[in-house]
Amino acid sequence: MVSIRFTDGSSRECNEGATFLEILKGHDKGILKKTVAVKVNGALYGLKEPLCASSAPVYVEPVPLETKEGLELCRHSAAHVMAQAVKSLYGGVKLAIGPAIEDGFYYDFDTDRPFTPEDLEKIEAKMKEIIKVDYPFTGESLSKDAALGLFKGMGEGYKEEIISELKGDSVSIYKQGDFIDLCRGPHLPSTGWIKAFKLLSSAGAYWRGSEKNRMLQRIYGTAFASKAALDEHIARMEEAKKRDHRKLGRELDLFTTSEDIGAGLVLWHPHGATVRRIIEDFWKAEHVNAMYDIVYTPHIAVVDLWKKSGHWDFYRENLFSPMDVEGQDYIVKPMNCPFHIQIYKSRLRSYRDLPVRYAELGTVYRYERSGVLHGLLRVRGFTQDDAHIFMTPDQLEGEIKGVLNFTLYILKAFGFNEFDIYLSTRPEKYVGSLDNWAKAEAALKAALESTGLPFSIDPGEGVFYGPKIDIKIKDVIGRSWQCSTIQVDFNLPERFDVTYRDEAGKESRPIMIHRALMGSLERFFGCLVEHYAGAFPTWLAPVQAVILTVTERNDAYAAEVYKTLKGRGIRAELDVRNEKLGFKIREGQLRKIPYQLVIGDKEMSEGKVAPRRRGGETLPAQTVEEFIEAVEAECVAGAAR
RNA sequence: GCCGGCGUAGCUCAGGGGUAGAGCAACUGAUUCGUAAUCAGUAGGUCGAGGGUUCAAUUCCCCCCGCCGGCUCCA
Repeated sequence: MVSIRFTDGSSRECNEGATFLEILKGHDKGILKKTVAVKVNGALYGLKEPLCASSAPVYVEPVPLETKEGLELCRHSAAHVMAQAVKSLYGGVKLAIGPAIEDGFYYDFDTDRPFTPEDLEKIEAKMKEIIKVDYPFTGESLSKDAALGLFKGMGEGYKEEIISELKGDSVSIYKQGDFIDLCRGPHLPSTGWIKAFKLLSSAGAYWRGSEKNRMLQRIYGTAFASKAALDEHIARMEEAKKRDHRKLGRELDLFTTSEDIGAGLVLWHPHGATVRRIIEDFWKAEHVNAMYDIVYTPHIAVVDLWKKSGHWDFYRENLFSPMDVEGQDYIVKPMNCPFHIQIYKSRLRSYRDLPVRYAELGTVYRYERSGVLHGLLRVRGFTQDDAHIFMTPDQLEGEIKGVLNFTLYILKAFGFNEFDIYLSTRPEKYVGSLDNWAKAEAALKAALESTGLPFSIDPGEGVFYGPKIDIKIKDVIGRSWQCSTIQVDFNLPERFDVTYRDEAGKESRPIMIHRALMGSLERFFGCLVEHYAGAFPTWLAPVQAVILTVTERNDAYAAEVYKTLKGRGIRAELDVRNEKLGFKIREGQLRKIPYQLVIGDKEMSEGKVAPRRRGGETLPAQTVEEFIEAVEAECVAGAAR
């Protein structure tokens, strides 16, 4: 007998060998119905697995379907069902891997013929049949040799490869119907437990993600606890689609790319450029405030500079080819750092000068392979909000703290209040002394701790030249965007022999940090567009107010109002087109302009305007002055958040 | 770069071996109107670029360019 304690406080005695399904009997039916697995002393087990002998009490926690672990298990089972369907429909298909992933699952198949959308429908239909038959998932343990023999006999070469790389002597396999797969498990009790799933897309994917390997065909799908939850997820995907910055970029006339210009190169249209200008002005003012010196540097430089920096060796495949200038090779810059270093080195520096903070909105060009380009998020020419800080070693922690707080302040100003923060530590290949690494990591950690924000540590994920902090921002609908990065660099100061004179008059090596808060203006802007779904807050909106006339009689007065607004720095437009008011309202609404100022005979006679907010709310008629003051107040509040 | 899909009017898209259509936008006219689409008319296309097959290609084939979804969240 094994003594079992449940998380609800109850306990009972069970025979060893009893399945968890049996053990849970007697539990509340409501709970039981939702339970898809159990956690036994913290480890996940399927409901049909037997209880092992134990002298100590065993803690059993039911895992409901709608939890993260429950869904993961369900999705993994769905991946198996999909594989079963594919194998029964298409001969000669070999299985690779089929894990549950965030928001769904996939399975990679080796097949000569890629899957079409029609195939997906067929597979989905087959899966429904399999689910209806309700095949039980049964797991068993095999010796490695036996498993190798089994999968070899089935012609499943990828499974053989996986088995031979697994540690331990035995592996587990799972079956449902005539389908057998190598699998760690656990699974749902049977296929019928899959309540709501959908296949989403197919795509090529290299075996183990390496281009050197054969390309497989991957099918993505997802599964949820209920049809309602699945529908909700699909609605979320549609919402994300609506917010797509590439779609909104065109609709709101913010930016375009053109094949006549070249892939990955962005044209900022007047409205997008206005938003960018406001971001840049804000950025500059805040940097001056935060004691940075703003600098400008060229777009091209002699290639030797990049040989010296190491970029030419480490980064070659991302650099554009050199151009010949009077017999000397130049390249467009992929980074700003060597230029800032040159400015630093233009004269002798004293410890009294430090820290030196150079900031630049520096436009850089990097060659990205055509397949990875993506809207504004992955481009070939972009502007970094870059800065390099040179400091003495004992200034490091204070500077990092300063940068970190500054970063959060700037990000919050743009409406981002949730962050995922990561500290990446020393990788296997690194430059610099262990001592310096330890100090720098400690300084980054201390700075992070001082913010009181949670962060996680990515061991070994630092860049070869130093540890770093990455900040991902979360947008309104919960998606993460990598923007900010703060990196310590032990490499470049050495390579460029950057020095300062310390208190003793001796030549010393400063520490350098690179940092970008928004990352690149292109990416950050794309992120902003999606965050706000194109409806920028008033302080950022390219057009803040559009003046709408009711009839021609109002034109002259409207023009006066327009002039007043422009004179006061409000970004206004005048719409005196011969259209009905409803038409103009609709258009202004679709353009997501924060305010529409209606002017008819009534407003004209009273010397007022009738504002209407973007959401549809009509404000009481007011004087132009009142409106201007309200907008000004709103903008100050917006930028200073 | 690789796999798959796509590229037709400014935009969204239909069509298909016999030199092309819709809606919206644009333009012209009428209308002077109060909070999400007034009516009528006109114009607009080397069907992404180049090559091939054919009596004939936008349609079929090849190649190039661009765009979209992917390319380890490891049994």
